[in-house]
Amino acid sequence: MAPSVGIKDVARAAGVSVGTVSNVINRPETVATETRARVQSVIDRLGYVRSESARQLRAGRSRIMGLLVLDMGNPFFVDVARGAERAARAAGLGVMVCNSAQSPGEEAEYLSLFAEQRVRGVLLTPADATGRNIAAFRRHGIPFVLVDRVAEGTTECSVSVDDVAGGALAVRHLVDAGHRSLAYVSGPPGLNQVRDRRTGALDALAEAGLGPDALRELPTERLDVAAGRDAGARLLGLPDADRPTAVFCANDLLALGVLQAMYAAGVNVPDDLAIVGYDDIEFAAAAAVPLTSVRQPAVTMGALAAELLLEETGAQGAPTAHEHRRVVLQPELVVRGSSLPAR
Amino acid sequence: MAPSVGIKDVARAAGVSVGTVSNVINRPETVATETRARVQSVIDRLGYVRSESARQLRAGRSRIMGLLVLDMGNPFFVDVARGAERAARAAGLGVMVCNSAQSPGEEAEYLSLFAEQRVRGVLLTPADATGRNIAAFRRHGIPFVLVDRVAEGTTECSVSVDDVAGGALAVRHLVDAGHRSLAYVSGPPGLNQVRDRRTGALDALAEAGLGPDALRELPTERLDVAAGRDAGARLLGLPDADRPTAVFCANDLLALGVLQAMYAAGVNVPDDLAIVGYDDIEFAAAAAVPLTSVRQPAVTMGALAAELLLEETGAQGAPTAHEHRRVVLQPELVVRGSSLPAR
DNA sequence: TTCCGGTCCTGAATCGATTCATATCCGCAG
DNA sequence: CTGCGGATATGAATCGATTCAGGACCGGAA
Repeated sequence: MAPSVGIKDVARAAGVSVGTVSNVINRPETVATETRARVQSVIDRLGYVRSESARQLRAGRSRIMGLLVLDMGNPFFVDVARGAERAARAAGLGVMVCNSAQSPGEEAEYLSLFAEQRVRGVLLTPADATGRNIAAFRRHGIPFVLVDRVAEGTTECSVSVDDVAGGALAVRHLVDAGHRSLAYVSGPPGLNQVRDRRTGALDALAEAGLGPDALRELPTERLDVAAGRDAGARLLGLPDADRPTAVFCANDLLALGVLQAMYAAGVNVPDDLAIVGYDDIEFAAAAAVPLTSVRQPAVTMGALAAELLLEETGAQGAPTAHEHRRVVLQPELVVRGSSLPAR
Repeated sequence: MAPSVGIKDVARAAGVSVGTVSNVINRPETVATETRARVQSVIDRLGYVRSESARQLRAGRSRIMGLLVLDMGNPFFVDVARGAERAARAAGLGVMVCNSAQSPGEEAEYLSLFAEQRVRGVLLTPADATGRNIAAFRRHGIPFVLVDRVAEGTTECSVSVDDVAGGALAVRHLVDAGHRSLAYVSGPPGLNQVRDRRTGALDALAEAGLGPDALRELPTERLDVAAGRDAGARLLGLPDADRPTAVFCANDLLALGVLQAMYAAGVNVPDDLAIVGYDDIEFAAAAAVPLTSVRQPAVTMGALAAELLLEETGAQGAPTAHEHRRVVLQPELVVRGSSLPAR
């Protein structure tokens, strides 16, 4: 347990004032070469590390950015984090990644943790549909950017992907392949993404002259693999005549679950059932029947969100003029084996 | 931009001293009921949030624990993080998760970030085989616990899984199923885990009277799905007579890659090639040919490591007597479709 | 009345780095 | 010789919360 060495210890050992040591660290050009070298060598010898808390206390704000995601078990969010981290570090900031696990309670806790840390800003994928947490957080005056969700009004920035377009892409592809009876494994109703993707799906059906009856909706409790298996079982339980020939899943985890259920039951994918997922996580391509999926530019989203935040808080210190923006990215369909038209 | 309200503002507005406000927050029982209520209501009204940096500065250490992992894209580490976070939060600490991406350079950067933050302690899966980063970090006197790696000597705690036993489990299973010609997709040579698992594999072969020749080693650059696909392609390139009937992969990502390559080439798993992975990540069970895998108790490891750290730093403040420990957990074989004995 | 033991509250010192007004020194121009 | 600008270095004030020695007040006992 090294008795932590502070700037004063360095100053004393180098025979200079604390101000000079500080200058060596932060504005080396203002210090005479010789002095600088001497101080630097003392710093190295003593193993001095400056205290972020003291620094922050003086500066009034920290050099970390908070990132609060819905589910760290979902590779999609891992990619978002990767993108955000890259952008933040380019600006010399660290990222503190937290997982609300879709629970408004956890979300609230982490937001106040961020507030206590006087975090520079927050990237947030909201878990609380009521927006109460967000409203409470706004009071702190800490800027934030919504990720994977469109901001209402112009109160803050957001980066999202056009979910309606994504849903349409998926279903148009299936309809083009000849499918007329589809299912939508949707996840928890009430999530915006889930709703928008359905809207897009229905649009695509309408284009083809099909009504909403062509899309059987299968909601699930959660957005994970187990829920997908469950939905697969429900599909298998349908009488043959009634069973859809294609499924669109609100996310790849669900799709993988459905795929697994089909495999276990000996149903051929894609011949007996075509499957399209959403997100295009790495494991989608790696599944033994590679999954057709709607790709979201997750890394880009994270990076873009971080950059918007940096723009707002002023990367270098002085906040620049900033107008809140809502960036909407376009998804892209990646066709793989799970939906290739039956020969 | 709310002009940040401090404890002094609260004190003034409530007509008490700063000391009293601090007491209301930290030792409510020492404040008269009426005063406490008044102060509390002012706190709520002004939206006061205490500044962690000031708090830390005074306390000398922060309430955060650092966690530095090798690859956030690997669900195994996501589980470790989950476990660590649970344990840390039970003790009122936050966790700052960082990703060294197996780069010693990044590792060094994050370690000094942790040092600057005066983090309470660090959980570390080392990326730098030379141990230079660790040696440098030790100077700061910040306690740390090695995760997924055995500490040498008794300089610190570690939590790991018996990789030799794990390798033996996997290969014994394959030998029992009648396989006599195996391959080991090993990842980057030089990683301890990779070596230990091979040792175990050879042990199991020896038990069955087979020599090292029965295990063809296929090293790869990285430990991810793409590397696995690559190794799969190399396997497929072998002349039929020479081709192993079973593969053991150093991790599930590799195994999924191999599986995918086999699927693409029309090779039947497990009849033509049995596959066993390592880690038992969620996607292993979700693969269309569910993957036999050696399960590591990832969540437990994370939680245990965090608890060891808390014990060492003294959860409540006063560091308790602490003896460094090396905990070694046992892996467990989970048999699934990818290795079920051919009929 | 005086003194005592509580209860409740005050206010100054403290943590470590940054910042800035001020001091010192040197060389050179006037 | 004086004065001035530039280059360096100093050290006190500051950030916000915590802590603790001590003060104010009250009721009851002697």
